[in-house]
Amino acid sequence: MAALRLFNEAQPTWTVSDMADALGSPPSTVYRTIRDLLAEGLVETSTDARYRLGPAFIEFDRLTRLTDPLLRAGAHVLDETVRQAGLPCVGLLSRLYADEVMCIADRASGDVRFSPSYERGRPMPLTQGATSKVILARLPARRLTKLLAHAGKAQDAGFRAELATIRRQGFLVSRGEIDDGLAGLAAPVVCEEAGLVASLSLVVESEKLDAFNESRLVLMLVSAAAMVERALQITSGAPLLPREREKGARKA
Amino acid sequence: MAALRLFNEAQPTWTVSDMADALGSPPSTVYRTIRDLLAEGLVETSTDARYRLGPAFIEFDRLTRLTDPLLRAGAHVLDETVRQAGLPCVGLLSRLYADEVMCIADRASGDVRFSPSYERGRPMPLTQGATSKVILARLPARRLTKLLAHAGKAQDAGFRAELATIRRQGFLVSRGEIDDGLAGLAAPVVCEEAGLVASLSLVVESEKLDAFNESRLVLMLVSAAAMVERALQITSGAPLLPREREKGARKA
DNA sequence: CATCGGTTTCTCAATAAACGAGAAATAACG
DNA sequence: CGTTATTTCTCGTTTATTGAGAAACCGATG
Repeated sequence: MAALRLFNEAQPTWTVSDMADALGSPPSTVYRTIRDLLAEGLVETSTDARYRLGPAFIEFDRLTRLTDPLLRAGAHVLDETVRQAGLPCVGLLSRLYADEVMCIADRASGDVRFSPSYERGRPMPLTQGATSKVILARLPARRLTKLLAHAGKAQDAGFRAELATIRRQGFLVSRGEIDDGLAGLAAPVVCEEAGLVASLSLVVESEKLDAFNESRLVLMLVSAAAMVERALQITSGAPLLPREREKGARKA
Repeated sequence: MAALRLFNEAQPTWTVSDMADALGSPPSTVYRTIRDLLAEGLVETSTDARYRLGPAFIEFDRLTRLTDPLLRAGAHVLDETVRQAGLPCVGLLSRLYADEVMCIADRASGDVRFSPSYERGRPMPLTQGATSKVILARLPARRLTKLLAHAGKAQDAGFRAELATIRRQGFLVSRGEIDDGLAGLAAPVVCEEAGLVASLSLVVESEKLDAFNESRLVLMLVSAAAMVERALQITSGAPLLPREREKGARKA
């Protein structure tokens, strides 16, 4: 697995000796590892004695696409949101991934001329951008503290106050926080039953986002996020309804 | 890895005890395995003490998308082909994967009402469908013999004759071989320098495929496939130009 | 066609890490 | 708060991974 993590955007192909250097293992060991990974389809041979990531990931990705509850619940809503936005935009479904945020679905309207940094499968920083912040704002306190410690923002009281505001507001609009000239609008998608904190967001050109469009799109997003939450409860619903009832009873 | 292969379309979530039964390992070992896979993001917890495939695959899939030479060379051509087809269709880029064929990119025109069995990341049988057969037809003899042995068609002289015909023809049209009511049109994409045998194909409704459309689409596909081949040679080109020149010299 | 440099596989003994059974801890549930 | 189910931990044993080097296998070259 350490070997697989070597492959990245900047260096997508590796020779065995380079991997050996990077991993601090002798070539014979690396050759054995590569042989096993080849057999699994996790890497494949490139040209010039180099190797690259293999097609097994495409296969597993398809299974993820077919079975991930957030994707199943949200893909259709995402499509509709982008369609009804009425201006060039990219819609995103994102979630926590280790101590980062990762987009798991992106849908562009037909007329987009830009491509936002957030894209399917790309880990993004936790503490920047509307997409990430609305997720942070809805995280359970314990989890949040741990993550902020990792991000070096544990002591940043101002940031925690900002998150509290976002949480109360129920959405967030940010401009130029990730990409110059682009704005992000995001609403949280939370399903406690599934232990899931995610977000539904739109990326548009800042200059096209006047006050009217902003409030219109925020309304759209918030209700779309609510639809995804409802779909999630139905999907993972049957065994969880009793718990819901219990909760209501506790409140009463 | 054996644990990861348990997760499939039919059973996307597993409990530890079910995995232990399936793998023939004691629960304590499986728990350890799951713990490591969790840390890597290869699996994640679902509800009810179940686990499912994790988001790491989405991350690796993105890297594959960005770096796979066939995708880089062919994605744009695939888009154009679907756009210019002029009737509802799904375009596919496919390649060998172990002893099967896997689609690595699918693009649907805006007006499709069907969804073909071939889709991104889904392994398909080697010996059925235009998409697969044009690949087989262009495989090096040694490789082909080995694969046919696996598929139980080693002795099938008729099948080998069919492949020879396809190879000579340079394309293939099949109707209803995979999905009822759908037809496949495929052209091979071969790049010896990259050790790559793939195919570019279109899936359309059989009834919409009259003689005129058929010959028109075949022409489109064959020239599009040639464009992908050229793009592949340029991509993996710099270190290979001398070899090309040598080849020409040998012919002369 | 033999040779050469580079790449990959193989051999084998030493080592370390995975294994399995069961206990302990933790979390879920009524 | 007790009970069950789930997960982690402990610890000897055993097995499989490790690394160094030799051997085999390419493809390129003269």
